Amino acid sequence: MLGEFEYLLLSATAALQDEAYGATIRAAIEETTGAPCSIGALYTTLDRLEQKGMVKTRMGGATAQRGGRAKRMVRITPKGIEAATQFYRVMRRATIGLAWENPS
Amino acid sequence: MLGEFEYLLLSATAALQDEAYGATIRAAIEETTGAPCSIGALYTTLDRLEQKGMVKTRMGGATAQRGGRAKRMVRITPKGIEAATQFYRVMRRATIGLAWENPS
DNA sequence: GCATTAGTTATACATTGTGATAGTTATCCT
DNA sequence: AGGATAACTATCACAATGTATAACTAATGC
Repeated sequence: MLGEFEYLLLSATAALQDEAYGATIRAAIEETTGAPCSIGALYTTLDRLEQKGMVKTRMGGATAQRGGRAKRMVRITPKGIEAATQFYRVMRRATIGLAWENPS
Repeated sequence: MLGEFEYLLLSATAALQDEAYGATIRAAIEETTGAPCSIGALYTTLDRLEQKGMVKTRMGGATAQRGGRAKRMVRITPKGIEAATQFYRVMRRATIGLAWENPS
């Protein structure tokens, strides 16, 4: 099954659509968790997800701005969507009826 | 942070209240995930959660029935509730606005 | 050319997930 | 009584995931 950080990465990627790459994904994760996310952790997990066929990445062109190194753009695959859906469904189901089901 | 299996264990424990011990927790997890859950995995995870102070366990008396070995009863602690709440809140938040937010 | 900036890659280690196997304590049956 | 069976708990080894540090690359700006 998916891990929890893998899920965060997948969902951030899906939310960012065409703007998903290292830095933006990292920012998105930090915003939803409220905790710092190390960039190294992110890329290793990205590699693993790609190996499992849950995301596809391609190098974009270098942009004409200071530090404009080529970005590695990320896109979620159908398989990734499937896995994320399944993961969320299970978490949701596990929580039905519990005290923390409806957080403030 | 919590792992995903740890979360399943915590939520099953909370749901089962006074009837939470190895076998019942296992059955509950298998029901919500739809997948088999090995009993060894369960006890190791239980030990780790106890070390972290998220559950408390105590041995119950042996019951007078076939195979009536003493059960290790499990109860979630306030710290465990706190961690589970936090975990679910983050997962929920990560999912807002995505395609799989409202599964059928 | 050298400092600076935005970005990626490599690597090592810690934590969690998971199955196989063994051990304990009871009843059932002959 | 004593072996078969049943309902549990415990241990261990290994795989998969999580996470931080540090190094590398390619652009701009002075």
